[in-house]
Amino acid sequence: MRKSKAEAAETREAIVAAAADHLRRSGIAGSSLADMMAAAGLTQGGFYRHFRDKEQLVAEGLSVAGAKTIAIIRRSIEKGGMRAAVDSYLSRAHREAAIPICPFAALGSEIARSNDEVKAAAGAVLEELFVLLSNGDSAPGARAEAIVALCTLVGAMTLSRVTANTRLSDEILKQAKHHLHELT
Amino acid sequence: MRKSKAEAAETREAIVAAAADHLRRSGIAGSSLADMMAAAGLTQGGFYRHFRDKEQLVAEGLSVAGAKTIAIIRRSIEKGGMRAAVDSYLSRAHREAAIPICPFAALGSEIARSNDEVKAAAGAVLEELFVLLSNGDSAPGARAEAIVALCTLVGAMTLSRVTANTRLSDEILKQAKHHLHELT
DNA sequence: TGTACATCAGTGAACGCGCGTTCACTGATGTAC
DNA sequence: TGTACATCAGTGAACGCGCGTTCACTGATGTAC
Repeated sequence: MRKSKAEAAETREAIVAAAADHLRRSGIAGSSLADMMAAAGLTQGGFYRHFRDKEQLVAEGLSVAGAKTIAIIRRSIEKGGMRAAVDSYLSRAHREAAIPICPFAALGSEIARSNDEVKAAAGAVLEELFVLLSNGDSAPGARAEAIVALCTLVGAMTLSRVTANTRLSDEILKQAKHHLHELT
Repeated sequence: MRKSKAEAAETREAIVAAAADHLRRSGIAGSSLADMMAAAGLTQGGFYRHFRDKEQLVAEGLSVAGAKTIAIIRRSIEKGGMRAAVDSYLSRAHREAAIPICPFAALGSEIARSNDEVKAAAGAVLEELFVLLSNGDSAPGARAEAIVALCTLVGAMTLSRVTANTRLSDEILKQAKHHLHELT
């Protein structure tokens, strides 16, 4: 049953990709190794050929999820500028998505309670997001605006998901969108 | 061993109070019934004399935690206005607190994945917070500002906790504080 | 290049553990007369 | 008001279950000669 090195590397990537999705859908505590391995088409026994423990997979899954998110937001900015990116992030589609685009809206409070390995992965994603949102402008003002904008985006999506299916939920999205449009 | 009705009511309140703290410290998945009952000085077996299931306790614990938060913020506003409330919410003390003041920063993404009972309790707290932050002013503009401000507060505290112990974490608090001070 | 052997990716079952929930039991409280 | 009995708050042990992790095993891959 041994697989070639190339195949093993592909398997590893498939597990991380499955984790990136599963984590955003079900959270860290809600994502069992057996579930994530099954989502990658494997059985749980092989997990430890690739990872030290669950937290290593969570950290790597977060990095991959973050990279996906960054790519999506970048494309959105290229097409329609910051306004389009804000509209897409704060859309009802994002709020209702089984797999939210943004790992911070999906997992934020769980990451905060995780170990340093997981937090470091999340921190690296955040830093990239700030650079992306300041549009490559390294002036302190641009960076400050990017940081505040992401706080508002993540907070709005989190609170909108907390109140899903209520009038308040739509109101939160609407006001946050309006506010962020005015800033830029 | 039977207790009087009054004693039983006190016991129930003690369990909910213990849950309000435990949930903010360890999250929903990380708070076992046995732990929360022990924190209230009881054994787990008696739990079902007071609650239908874990989710009912989570919902009630959230309501109580939210009421505490609201009281703290209200006092802060009375003493030093919105500026003092923002400074206190976005302080390092709040970020490092074992029991964060704010249940949304501590539990936001877990609440979003919970059932309607839990979400409804969280929604009621949110609505009260919006009223408090708009300072009783029912003009649409005041409410809109309150909503956006809370999104920024919750997002900033969540992201600051995600990156705890890094320069970025302090930077997030600082920029969000600066931004919110300018708005008012 | 061919052969013999070591390696190891992946399987499937098992491990101990903690979870939410249930239950028999105790004995003080509440109630009916 | 006093007595007899039903109720039920709380205990402590048990339940089945799913979790992260370990392990013996299989057989194709990789390697040494």
